[in-house]
Amino acid sequence: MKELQSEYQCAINLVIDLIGGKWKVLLLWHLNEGDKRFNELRRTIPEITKKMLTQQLRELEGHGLVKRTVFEEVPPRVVYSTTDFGRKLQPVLYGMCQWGDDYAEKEGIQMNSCWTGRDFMQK
Amino acid sequence: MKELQSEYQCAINLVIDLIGGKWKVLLLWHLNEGDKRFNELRRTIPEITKKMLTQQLRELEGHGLVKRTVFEEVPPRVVYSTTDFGRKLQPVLYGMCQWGDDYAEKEGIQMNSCWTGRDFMQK
DNA sequence: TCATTAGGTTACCCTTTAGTAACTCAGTTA
DNA sequence: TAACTGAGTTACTAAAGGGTAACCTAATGA
Repeated sequence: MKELQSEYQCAINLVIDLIGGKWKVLLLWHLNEGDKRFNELRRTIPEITKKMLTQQLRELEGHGLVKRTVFEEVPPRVVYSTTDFGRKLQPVLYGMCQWGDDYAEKEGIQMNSCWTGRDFMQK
Repeated sequence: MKELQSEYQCAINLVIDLIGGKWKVLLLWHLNEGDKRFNELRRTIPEITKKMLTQQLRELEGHGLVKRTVFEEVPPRVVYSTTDFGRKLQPVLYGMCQWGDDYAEKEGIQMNSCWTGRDFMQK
């Protein structure tokens, strides 16, 4: 699992270590909509592989942003949810989204977003 | 130079492509304090190598977040500054910093920050 | 007896990112 | 004539990140 540094020059680099990479913000996004099972997430994000899904969820869990609940059944049932601290990141994600959307619009980049800053503004 | 994707699932992934990596937010941070020359940045961030500094500045420039001004002199003089659009990112960086600082405090991670969210709150 | 289920793990490989060290350019100073 | 200046470039190497395909578990249903 990805280890955080023991010291950072800038808090933003810590944030990037926590939520950077190809899948984490997407996972946090979908988990903020509500708790989800492993294969539910796979269906929601069909491009992610099992390996990456477990790996990224385990890191989010290890860093305290996501909670993993195992029900001892066969076949197994595992439910993922965001922690309180993970949920505190939402406004930050909104801010990033809005700026990113402005950039995308300015540069003509297509946004097939599950969610955009613009959506948020309208709510 | 790092090419952006032509399409993103989530604006946040675009933002991470724009400011992710080891050096960019640090560079944006220092350039927001005021325009700086190449070797001035090297002195401000002694750990960065020339190669990474040019590379990262060139990407920030290519993505329209930083402006590069060359004065045709010998020895050369090159001044870097943030663009208007780059400056619009500041509040987002603040938000990220504050959340990152909370995380660092909670987890006992040391912050040798040029700047922290806490500083901002006191201003 | 065999396949199916959910939620993984493992070995292997390729690509991207970051770092090192040497080299360049043209004019100024010693 | 040689060294120094600022702002780089280049070739090479090491490390991190991401992807593929095969395998595992224990109970259930056909």
